[in-house]
Amino acid sequence: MIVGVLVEVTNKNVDKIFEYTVKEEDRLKIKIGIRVRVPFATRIIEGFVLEIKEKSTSNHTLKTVIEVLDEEIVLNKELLQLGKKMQEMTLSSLIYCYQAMLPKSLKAGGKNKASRKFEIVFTPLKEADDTLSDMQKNLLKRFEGRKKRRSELKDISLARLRLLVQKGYLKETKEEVYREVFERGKKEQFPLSKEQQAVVNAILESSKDIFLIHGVTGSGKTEVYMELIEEGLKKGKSSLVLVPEISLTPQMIQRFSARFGMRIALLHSALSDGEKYDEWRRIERGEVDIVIGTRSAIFAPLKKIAYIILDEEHSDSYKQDNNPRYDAKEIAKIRASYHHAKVIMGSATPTLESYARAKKNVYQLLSLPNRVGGGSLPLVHIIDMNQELKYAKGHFSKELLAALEKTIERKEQAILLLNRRGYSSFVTCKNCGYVVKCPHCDITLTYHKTSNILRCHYCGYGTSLPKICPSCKQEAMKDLGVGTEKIEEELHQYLKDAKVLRMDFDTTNQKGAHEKIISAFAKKEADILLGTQIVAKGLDFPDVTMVGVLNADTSLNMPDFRSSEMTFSLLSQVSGRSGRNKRRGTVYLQTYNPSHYAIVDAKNNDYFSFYQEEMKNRFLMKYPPYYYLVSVKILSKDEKKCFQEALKIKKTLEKNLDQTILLGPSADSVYKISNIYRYRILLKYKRQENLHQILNQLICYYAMKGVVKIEVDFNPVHV
DNA sequence: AGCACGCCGACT
DNA sequence: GTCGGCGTGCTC
Repeated sequence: MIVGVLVEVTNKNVDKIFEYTVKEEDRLKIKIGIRVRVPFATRIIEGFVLEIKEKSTSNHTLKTVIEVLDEEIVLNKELLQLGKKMQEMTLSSLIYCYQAMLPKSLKAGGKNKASRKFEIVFTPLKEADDTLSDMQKNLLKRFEGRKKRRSELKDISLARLRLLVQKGYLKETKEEVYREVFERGKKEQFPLSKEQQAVVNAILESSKDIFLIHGVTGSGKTEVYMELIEEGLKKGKSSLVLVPEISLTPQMIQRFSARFGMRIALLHSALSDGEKYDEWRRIERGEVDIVIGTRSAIFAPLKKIAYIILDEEHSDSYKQDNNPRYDAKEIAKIRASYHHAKVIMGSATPTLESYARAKKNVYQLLSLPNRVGGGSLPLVHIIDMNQELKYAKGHFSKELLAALEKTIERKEQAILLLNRRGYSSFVTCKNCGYVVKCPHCDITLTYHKTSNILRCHYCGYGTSLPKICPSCKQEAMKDLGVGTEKIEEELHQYLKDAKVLRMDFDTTNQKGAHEKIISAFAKKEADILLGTQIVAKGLDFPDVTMVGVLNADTSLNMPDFRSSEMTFSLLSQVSGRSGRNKRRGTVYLQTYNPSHYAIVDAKNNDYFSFYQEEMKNRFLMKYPPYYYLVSVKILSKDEKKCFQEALKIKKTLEKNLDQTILLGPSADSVYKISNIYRYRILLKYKRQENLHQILNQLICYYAMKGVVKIEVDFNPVHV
């Protein structure tokens, strides 16, 4: 018996199958998709068995498998197939693709092996009879003929239980148990609204297999998902639900567990390795019907899937930004076609790519334009900071301060967002809000402090920092950037009695800190919740009637073709936090660009208007969804070599790709990371037959030569 | 990716 | 005289 093994070594040149012989006593244990330990050059490593055959196809003298590591299959047929497709899509190595699908303890070479948890279990063997005391009879009654864990019989001493074991009434065994990863919510189920029911019906009746639900915040998308899942369950099928960041959606998990009980598994980064392993095993053994998780949960080994749901479809967390750079949305489509399942994507602010596909009827577009219970959307005020500048106190316009004061007087709560995306790297005029842009790319120039130069990260265009604003001729050019600490200080200064809770990266670092802040705010221990992006996401506080955004512009000025989209999405989301109850909420947006369409359309809650305007720009600038993008990064310790090699790569690409626009090489948005210089070439194309082949050649060439490292990212989310 | 083999500088 | 620098080459 010969086995073909894919080893855990992550180099493109070793990313192939190596053959080994198998010891007589191991042969029965060998299955495709399990892990084995093998000798490899001078060391011992692990790998996945991908082939079993009788004769070797190589002319090497084969070594022998040292040990079989699994009894149960780790990579099933579907995952094995999926990994290969992933490899083709991402040009990552196959071993990377397989490793990305598995929880740490099931990866090849994963440090902490099978972290199983065992517990003593008692199984009743026969009925109680009169030889037993009343006490013992009652104890046996509690079993109701079923086995019980030790932890379920905490009030009984072990000695007492073991006495019954001795007498032959109970059997004592050790069994693998699962760790509990969440608590059940209270049972509640709301009847669907007419709108929600219409969406459900449309999906059930449609012959399409990908759907986009465009639903405003609070329109009850979750209820729609649950209804569909229920429908799937009736046919004996399971469902997969992806969410951007699970720690932000405890309410959602509670609602799911309340409705569907314990046959739910949770997969997200906050779980321990042991917990992840347990959840994965439960799924694999068919003990759950519903999986809720973040990006990598897309690989959950469910057997018969009816629905794959991607909530908050616009979230950039669905794209992995390190090797393998896969997109969970694309994986969802592949898995869906394998299972004949339907993909449901939902968002209040869909990505332009998805919405455009829905418009073209590639996806079926469905909408939930109203809030459930008829709650009205908040009233949004745009505050023009150009006008306010003279009256503003610190970063607060007087209008925003007045609104905060009134909110606190009414004993209601407010959320304040400090938009920190694009922090400090761009230069703006303090007087008129003018921002220096690249003449070729419609992208904000990035300020490089060290060289005192403004540079475009797309095409490499550079210019010196103007002293005088080209727009208003004032000497007021400044780089922007404020922290939440500073804002908190200002709040204490201007609103002396206000109780403020701060939530940002610094205060939520520790495990559970995030939940603590949220629950404190929910208990009304503070009047104002101040934070970064994090406060915009999926939180429901009934007493929040006001939301303020201190700087709506920072994300707008990011050097990223998605900056308008991100701004619109963020402002729409944070606005949705206000007035979730009966009282109508108000929102204040402070901006230096009061007439920018991303801001105006967010104020009017007009997604379609935003979509149309943004599509015009994407068309003009040749960005998605009109063009596909590939980012090729060139990394090297040697600054000169990095650039030279980047030029060489560009020439090679130019020669081979006839239908692709090539931009760069230009310095990457972070030019140097831990002493490694980075250049980037951006590819734009509509169709290019040999693209994958050419790029793969490039990757293999540099994996061998090693003068520079290259990273290829298909459809990068941020450029 | 590791790890060994291999050929040139400053030290107990 | 050696210890060790990291270039390059291989891994069934």
